[in-house]
Amino acid sequence: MGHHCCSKQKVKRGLWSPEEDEKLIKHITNHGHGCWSSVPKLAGLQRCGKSCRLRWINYLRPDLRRGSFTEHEERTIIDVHRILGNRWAQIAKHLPGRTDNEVKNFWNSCIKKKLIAQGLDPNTHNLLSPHQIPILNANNSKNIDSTKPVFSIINNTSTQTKDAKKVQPFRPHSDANDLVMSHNLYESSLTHGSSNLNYQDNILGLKNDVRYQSTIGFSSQHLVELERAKMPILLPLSSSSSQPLDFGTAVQSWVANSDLGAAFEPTRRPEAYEEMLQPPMVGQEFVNKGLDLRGGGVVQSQTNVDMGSFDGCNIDLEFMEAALMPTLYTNVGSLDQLAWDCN
DNA sequence: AAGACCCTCAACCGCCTCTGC
DNA sequence: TGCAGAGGCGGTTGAGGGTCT
Repeated sequence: MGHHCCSKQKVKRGLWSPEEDEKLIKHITNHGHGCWSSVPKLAGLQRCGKSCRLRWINYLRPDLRRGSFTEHEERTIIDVHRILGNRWAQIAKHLPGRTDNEVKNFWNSCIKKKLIAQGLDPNTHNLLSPHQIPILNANNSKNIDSTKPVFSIINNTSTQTKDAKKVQPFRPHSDANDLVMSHNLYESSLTHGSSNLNYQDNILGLKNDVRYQSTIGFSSQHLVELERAKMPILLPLSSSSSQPLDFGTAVQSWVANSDLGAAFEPTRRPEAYEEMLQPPMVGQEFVNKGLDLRGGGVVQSQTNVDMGSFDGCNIDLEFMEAALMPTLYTNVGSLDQLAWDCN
């Protein structure tokens, strides 16, 4: 059944012929794609608009980078996936010339297996427990239904995988307000079998709250350790704007020293990254730029989430997420232990 | 040589969000 | 406010080529 955008038309499906490619390239080169649903008609193709869009984005676009993934790209995918999960489009933004589809395929056909072979859960990037390893290895044999997704095998049921996709609303704990939690708590949560899968989804829920609902309320003198950096740096974060420049400098240093730097460099608003490294704006300058000054960190309205700010340093929000998520992931064992000020 | 099996990846499906009316 | 269309995305499929037995 065709998509609603082309359900009334007789559309061709399957692989694209060179002639079709040529028509599509010619049309888009001369006229741009405009509204995709009108492209097939204008380009003289018996295809669905979505199919044209996909073909162009994933295969015909001139800025695509073809060929095998480099070691650095592979490392980048793993590192960003560790933070963002299966958000292929977001991951692909960190790899110029690569598409979400390409990254996804590479992950499923190559990286996932490598991680499992290394004893790592490809979903959580944590060590697999001993009882999971033989199950996953057995999955490579014909004795196991190989059509089952790896993660459903990890969790024994496929319904769990489906449920895990639902992002639960984040509910902050009212007690502590520390971002940096004892690693013991984290380890304790592992010992007591808290679900990393659910945890990661809750982090995504948290992220949604960051983006759309809340103001980040770090209390003063918190240290955020960017533990993914090769040379971990302790960043002094303060809601009193006492050391904003140090923050920018520290981030700059972190980026310079980290092989993750390129991966986390903001792609949508490169200028935000530059702004982040500049001396802080203060007072009226924030207001002039339409920023909200509540709390220690600031997130703009729902319709403009590209940029947040932190103690006077403007930060691309994705960069901030990228910087903070590993810390949360490493140091916070469960949502009960995570303090978050949503007011 | 041939069939079975495996792997890759282009393409599709269905769902979600956004936007305009 | 609700609806419909368009675009975007992640999960999945299946064709086709490669490898194994």
